[in-house]
Amino acid sequence: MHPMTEQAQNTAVPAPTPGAGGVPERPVLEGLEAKWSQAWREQDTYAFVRPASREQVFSIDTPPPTVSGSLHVGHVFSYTHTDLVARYQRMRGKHVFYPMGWDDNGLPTERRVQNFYGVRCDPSLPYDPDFTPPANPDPKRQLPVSRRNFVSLCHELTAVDEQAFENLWRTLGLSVDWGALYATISDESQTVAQRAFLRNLARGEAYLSEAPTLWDITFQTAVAQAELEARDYPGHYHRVAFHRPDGDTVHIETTRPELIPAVVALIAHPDDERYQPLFGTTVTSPVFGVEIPVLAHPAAEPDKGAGIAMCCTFGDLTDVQWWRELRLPTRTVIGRDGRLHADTPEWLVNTEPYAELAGKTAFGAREAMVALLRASGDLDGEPTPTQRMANFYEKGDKPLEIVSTRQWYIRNGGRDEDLKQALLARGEELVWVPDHMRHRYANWVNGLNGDWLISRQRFFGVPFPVWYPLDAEGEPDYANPILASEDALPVDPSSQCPPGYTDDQRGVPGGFTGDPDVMDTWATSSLSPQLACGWERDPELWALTFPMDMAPQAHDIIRTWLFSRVVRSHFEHGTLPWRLAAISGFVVDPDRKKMSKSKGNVVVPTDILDRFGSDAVRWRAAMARPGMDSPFDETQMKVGRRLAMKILNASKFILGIAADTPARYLATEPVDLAMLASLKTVVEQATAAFEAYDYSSALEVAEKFFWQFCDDYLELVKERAYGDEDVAGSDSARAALRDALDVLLRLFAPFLPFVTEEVWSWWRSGSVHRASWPVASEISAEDGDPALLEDVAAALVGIRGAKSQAKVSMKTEATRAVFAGPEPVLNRLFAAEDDLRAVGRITSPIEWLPEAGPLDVTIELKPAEA
RNA sequence: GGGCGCAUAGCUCAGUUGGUUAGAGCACCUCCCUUACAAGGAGGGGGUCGGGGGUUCGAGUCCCUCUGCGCCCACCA
Repeated sequence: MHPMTEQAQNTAVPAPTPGAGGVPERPVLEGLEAKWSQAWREQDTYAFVRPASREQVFSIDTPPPTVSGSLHVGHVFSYTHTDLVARYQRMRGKHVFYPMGWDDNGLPTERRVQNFYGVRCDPSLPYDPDFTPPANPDPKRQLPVSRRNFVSLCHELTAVDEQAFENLWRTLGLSVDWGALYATISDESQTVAQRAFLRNLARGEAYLSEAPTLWDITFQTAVAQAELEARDYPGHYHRVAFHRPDGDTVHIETTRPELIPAVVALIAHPDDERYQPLFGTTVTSPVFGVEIPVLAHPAAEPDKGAGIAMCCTFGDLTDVQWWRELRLPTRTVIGRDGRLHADTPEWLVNTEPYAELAGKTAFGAREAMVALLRASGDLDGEPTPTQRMANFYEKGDKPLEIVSTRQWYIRNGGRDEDLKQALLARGEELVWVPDHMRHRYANWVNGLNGDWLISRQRFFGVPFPVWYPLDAEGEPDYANPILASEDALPVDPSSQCPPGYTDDQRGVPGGFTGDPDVMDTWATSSLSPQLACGWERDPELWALTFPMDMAPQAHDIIRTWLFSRVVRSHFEHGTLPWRLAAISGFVVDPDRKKMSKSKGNVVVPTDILDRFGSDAVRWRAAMARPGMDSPFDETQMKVGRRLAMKILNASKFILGIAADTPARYLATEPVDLAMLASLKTVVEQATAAFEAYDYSSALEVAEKFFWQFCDDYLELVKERAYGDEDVAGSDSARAALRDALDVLLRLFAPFLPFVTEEVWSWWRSGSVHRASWPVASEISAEDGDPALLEDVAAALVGIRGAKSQAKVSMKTEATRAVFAGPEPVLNRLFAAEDDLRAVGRITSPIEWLPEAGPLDVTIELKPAEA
């Protein structure tokens, strides 16, 4: 029948021969990922072809994954969600701009390089062109290397990581246009990041400021509010005496006695009667004897600790507030390395005790300070243990300190009500899927307490395109930075010299110095639409793709990536960067806890892709509706796999009898028309669901139809479809099967790209993923009545139920069948009598008994042969 | 403490604007090795829709309230 069926019989696993066609004898899912991902790569199936106008484009701001991190199932799910929409839009005829980016710059990469190669960056070292990393890296004793060597190792390792990521995405079947790949550390990205920064600076949206900054002592860099993580942190309350001039004492409670040398005031609430008499007086600090004022401020909480707080510069963010609002002096004792200054602070009255603290870590200094307090009798009672929350850098493991440093900021509404309102309005303007996610955005923007700190004291990142003139003393003039010109970008101010200067003026009085910092990785990834869409690089592409259509991401990065892109685009283009934000939920562990490396409950995606196949995993991902967290459950993966398998087998069966049915044959029998009419509705529903980004419902409706199609319709028409050609009933069945399969494959294509492509290749040319999404009008089902199929299904349940009840095989003959029910139902069933008799092995004509009530089927079974 | 979400069968979830006996898949039980499929097929059991109030002829669906869970934010005295 099929000239091509024979070739596949020779091999157990069909050879990967994309496009060769033919129905294999025993189709399998194994190997489809490798076969088709390679074919799509070779044929560039998902390449973005530039159309004439913006309306023909659907552009996606794909989240650039951090390549130095590891992917988990949550990523696999959310990237699949994006791909479902991309494939749907592509089949709808849109030119889908679906880039991928690698977020490879920044601290995560540095950390990985340090651990992987056992090195650390020491910018003071000269470049060593012959450097090779240690063969047996010892992460405990990291080898110092020059900045240039370090950066080159970063590039080396990210290249390896990126290949692994690409392989995973290809195996998963993401229909990314790999030609539109970008990396956040590339020269191109650096140019964009520097250009955007210079424009922000020129418009006053970026500025340099010396201010108290949240500081990670491990990585020795400033961090931004968005990177904070509050964690439980154990400590002790110490009840400590301050001394009044008359000899009385005032007790405060502190968890950080090591900051006593940095104390600048005691502060209580203005309404706190206990302390009101003290306001305006002074006390002296224990041990060091420094005289400080007692002040009132509403931020002091009467029921916290002793109700009166020791304000230091700086112990926490409240200290910063007090320092700013009460104009307190700055007395810093903790350095950028987290240790107390080696030099004795000049404001101390009693200086010798400080020697016990000098150079110690906060922890060591705390112990020493407690000893000093004990000795002086200023510690009241014993320290009592407490559990409190402390701010950590999300990637760090020591509590953040607050130190005063000079940093670059971009305004984000945190200190400017008008801008805040404008950015809140952008959030309102954006379409959110699901809608309630807009609250997270508003919540975050409303809670901002400062501008966005973008500079990091690190190495692998985009440098600031800025130099500073040095005065006669060799001190930088920060107020008058020398800016790179846009046409010179990207620049590296640490190796290149500014316009109008020469190299030998670097670092000498009257010369210049380069800004040593790099931008935080979010400062670059906040420009992902600009990076991907060719801002100022490819005006044609830009016009076709920006503002983008969809921004997919998980809900955890609304406050970071989503918000920062809105800020950048608002400033640069006066518009939202995209029309719609699609938010995915998390895959949580079976106990509904967030998966995280530290909890050890992370599921490795390659493992489940291997075991269940990409289509099965994608199926499971598609069942997770937008924004909904879903618990990881392996048994669900099997269901997806079963569907993929069923498609393979049902298709094989259908094509075995209907592949060559000439196009001129159309469905004519009522049962066939009923099935097609029902399919028409399915197409309409699936399309409507996809238009609302409700891919889960689109899948559900298609899948529900498909199982019924297999269980009932396929069984029903089997006999008839085997019939001779040019017999009306047979031709009708074959035409209906052919048309249904054609539509079904396209309905499933976004979800199960591998198995649908495989089947498509058996009998159609080209890729199913470039085929058009089915529309109701293409299905000819004139006068088809879906109710007919529903009645038939009910009749089948009756017939099968009787046999099942009798515990006999389904192929047991029935010698008599009585169908009782309302006349309209019987009339519809009458139209399918032959098919019903065939599937039910009913040997005599059906007897029809009109009566009220639901359909009732009674059959008499042929007694089993003895 | 603030915001948001969730609570329906043992598990994962659907239940459109309130409308007859509340659905699906998995799991479970029984049967069938049926010519596309035994990693299958057929049939079946199983729910006082988190608790309590209220609106209504009628509430899983609307309102109030309580409880539990999750996520985000705040919380270093």
